[in-house]
Amino acid sequence: MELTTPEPLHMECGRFSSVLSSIGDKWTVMIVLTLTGRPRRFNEMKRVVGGISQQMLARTLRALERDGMLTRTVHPTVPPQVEYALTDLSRSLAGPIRQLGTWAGAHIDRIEGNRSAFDAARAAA
Amino acid sequence: MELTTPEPLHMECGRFSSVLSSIGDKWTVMIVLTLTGRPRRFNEMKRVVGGISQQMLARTLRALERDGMLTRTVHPTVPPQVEYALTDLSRSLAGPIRQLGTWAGAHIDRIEGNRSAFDAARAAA
DNA sequence: CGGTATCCGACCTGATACTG
DNA sequence: CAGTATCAGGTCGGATACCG
Repeated sequence: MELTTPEPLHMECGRFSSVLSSIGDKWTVMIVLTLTGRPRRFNEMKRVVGGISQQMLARTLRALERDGMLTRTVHPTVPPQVEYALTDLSRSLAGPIRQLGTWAGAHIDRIEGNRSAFDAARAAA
Repeated sequence: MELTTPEPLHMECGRFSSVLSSIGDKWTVMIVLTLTGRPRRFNEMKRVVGGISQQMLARTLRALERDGMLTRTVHPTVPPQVEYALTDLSRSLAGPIRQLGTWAGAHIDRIEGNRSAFDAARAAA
């Protein structure tokens, strides 16, 4: 047991993995970003996000709602209207997400270059 | 096209998705955390991480190496020794990751509570 | 020791069709 | 409009066996 790299880090990691995998999945961050500024309705989001299937949008929204990351408000009109909006919880995530986005923006070119170089080296071998 | 939520955000998101999904996958963050402080050898990491299969460790290490997030150094000894170490790139990611970890630590209890409440409500219905 | 190859089940994702 | 149901393909992740 190394005191310099204590085990608790890994235990935390285990607890946090569900949060990290949410952030890492294909649509979550994009959907949350789409809701910054103002609430959106289902098909409105489908159009704005672009490329997402109806099912994946429904699933992702349900998962976020379950986590308390957004609210689902049904307006009993005809045709039915359902609005999705961010919560305090998801808004508090904006800061860390932005940090990550900034990092990605600063390093994505390098990363893609690294990938190309790695693949080229492998192809040569 | 809304000027309040400009499209470029989504285009960035598309470019960054490969980075986000790396962070979100099951083992990447844990492996990177394991390497903070000092380099590690293959089976050493397998023991420390715990629960990871040999194949997934190899795959994840290869993906990280491809991105330039770690170096792979082979010492031509018998038996062979291979050391993995962080790079400047992966070390620069430590800050944003820590932010995210802090956020997760602060809110994980609430999130898990939300999930339980949501599931209970669904089960009742 | 440090991998790669193969197989397999589970899950993720999308397309399509259908419902209130 | 806002979903759910069903099916099909692909990917993820682990177990096992084998190689240098």
